[in-house]
Amino acid sequence: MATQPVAAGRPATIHDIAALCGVAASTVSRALANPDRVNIRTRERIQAAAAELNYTPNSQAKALSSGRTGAVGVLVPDITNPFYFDLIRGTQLQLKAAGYTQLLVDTEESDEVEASTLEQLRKSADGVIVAASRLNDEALADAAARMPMVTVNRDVDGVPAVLIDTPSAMPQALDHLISLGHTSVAYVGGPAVSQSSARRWGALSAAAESRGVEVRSLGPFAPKTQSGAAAADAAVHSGVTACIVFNDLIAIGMLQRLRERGLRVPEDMSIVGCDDIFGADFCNPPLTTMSSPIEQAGRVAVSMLLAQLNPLAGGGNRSRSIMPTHLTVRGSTGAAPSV
Amino acid sequence: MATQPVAAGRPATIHDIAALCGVAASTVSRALANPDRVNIRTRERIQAAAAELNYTPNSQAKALSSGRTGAVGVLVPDITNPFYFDLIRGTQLQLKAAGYTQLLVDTEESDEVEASTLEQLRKSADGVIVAASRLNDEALADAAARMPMVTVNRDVDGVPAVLIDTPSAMPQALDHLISLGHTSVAYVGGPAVSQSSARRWGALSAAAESRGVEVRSLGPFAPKTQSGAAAADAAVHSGVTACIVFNDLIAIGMLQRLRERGLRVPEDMSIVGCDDIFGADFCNPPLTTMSSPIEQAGRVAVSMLLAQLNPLAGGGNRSRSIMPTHLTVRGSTGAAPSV
DNA sequence: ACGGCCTTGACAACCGATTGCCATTCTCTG
DNA sequence: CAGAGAATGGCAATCGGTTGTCAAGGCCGT
Repeated sequence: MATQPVAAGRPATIHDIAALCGVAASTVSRALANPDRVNIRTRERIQAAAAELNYTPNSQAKALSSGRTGAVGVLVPDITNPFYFDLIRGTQLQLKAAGYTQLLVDTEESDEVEASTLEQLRKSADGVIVAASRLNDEALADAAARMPMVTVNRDVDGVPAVLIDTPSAMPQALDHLISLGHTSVAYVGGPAVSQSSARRWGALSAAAESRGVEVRSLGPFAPKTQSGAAAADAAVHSGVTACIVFNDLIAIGMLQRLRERGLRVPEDMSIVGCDDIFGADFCNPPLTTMSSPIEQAGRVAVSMLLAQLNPLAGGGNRSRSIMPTHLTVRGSTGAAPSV
Repeated sequence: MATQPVAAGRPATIHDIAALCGVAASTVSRALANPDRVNIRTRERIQAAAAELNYTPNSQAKALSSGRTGAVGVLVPDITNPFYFDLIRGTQLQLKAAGYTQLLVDTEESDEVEASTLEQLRKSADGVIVAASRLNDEALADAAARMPMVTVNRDVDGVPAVLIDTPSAMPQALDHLISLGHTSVAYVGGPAVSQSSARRWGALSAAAESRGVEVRSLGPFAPKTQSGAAAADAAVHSGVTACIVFNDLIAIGMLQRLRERGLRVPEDMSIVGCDDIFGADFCNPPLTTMSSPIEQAGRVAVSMLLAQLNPLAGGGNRSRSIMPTHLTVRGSTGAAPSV
């Protein structure tokens, strides 16, 4: 067979290379994937031909025959929540570095969308990273049994997880408020199905008890700035002088609402957020909040998932990874009103 | 052949269904994809079996044999830039509604990453949506010739595009500043390779000329809040009393820097941003900026792409779509210093 | 110089669908 | 009732790779 002209239209396949080199397609496959199995001279000829034909493997075909897709699903409840930006960027960078493709899906805060997405991904992805799952424990454990999974901010038995350790910073935040003279504090809760919110509230109420401070729980509120208005009104009505808020989105919304109502922050009310999202540093006043390395959390989640996928490649696979959190004090907290 | 037990482990295939119904696999394929070609009784038996086995087609296999992948790539220069959040959400929603999967890629503001991603996507996606491309016209037109493409905020001959019409709001912004008494204005430019920035500057300088106002150009600056510091310093040094800034990210960074330097906004300097991103309404002071329906732009881009993919399904496929823009006045603009 | 082991590379089955082509059956018409 | 034509469904090739199996050949030691 003579040298095939480079078909201008369609990308080259291993068959083109095989024809060009006068070997079988399978030899080409091996030469490229498993170089030791092929004579060095043949291999070099093949590699040269591949380069010449500008060959790139067809990922669909590869996926079909090998069972591995080279894709990882990343599920977040709401793409427009800035908290997930950094997470997504972390997963994206790490996945790309490992040669994987990221399939990003917004589950719209819905457990049904999440479940159906997981079912679909089961065939089209090698694994998934699920952030802030809205699924119940059973459904989540079930899904994790069917395909490699790492959760973020969700702790279920048997499912590897990356946890942003905001709860452990709760006592710190409370002490900060106490030192400013606050004795009446509210926790502004997130979605009822959010395990993060429950964990944060648990840590806060425990800390409050050991310090003899009254902390009440408000909510639930949707994690959006718009919810901040209702949250602010509830906080004012409850008579507290400081709030620790489920996340910065709600906290920023509260800031706006309090300003509208003519209340000053922090003179009349102190606000502490969680997550230190984009915007927390330039809102008015800048938000005191709990910071943690979110992008790194994304990278760690990917590493844990890849460790599951390639059990060989070193690294004992931890089943949980905790990201440290600390309080970042800015302008939204101050001395309690002297009344 | 007896009824096969539902293999608990592995998802069902058309062969399982075929065996269960006693027909050939191809008949199953037809019954599901092209119902008219199959007798209604057979079809119903097959559909029932499919439902019972909880069958979902393997997208890899489907892609391989049909050539269509059911995926669309979405390329953005920087995932963490809030401007793209809404765009991404728009594309995601519309793609999902049409049964497509979104492949989101962050090209890291790099033309090389963009080019290689495009080449890779050529095999694994049916089309791409490229936002704020960093590629030169030739390379982009070339890529568009190889696969269906829609650009956002990038106008190249022969490539369908969605344009956010910020330039047309430039005169409005300038008039707003003029009415406040400003006579010396700077345009704070974005990346040199950004066509958006060039178009905005062009519109602004034209408007300035027709109004007899002096407008100078500063920059280029990277589209990040951190660049705002340098931009602010340059603006102060140039002696202008108002800035129209390439985007809100830089504008917000400028706000922070000006505050650090003890300059008041808008008393000492007025700032106008572009895009009305998340945060523009709650920064300090709230940012006067050019707003437009970004999420809708994403949806429109998807519609235009799908029109290319399925030429049949009605709708003359426009090659350009312009999204309206208007000035949103907030607190960052005010009367020129009386000096 | 011969037997056995290891290396090398070809063949072919397979992954799960799609689709062109053909054979059979059914229906309608003349 | 025969024949034309449509409806129906099966066979097998195909997409682009991966991978198990095996034959041929080279090298070694004895």
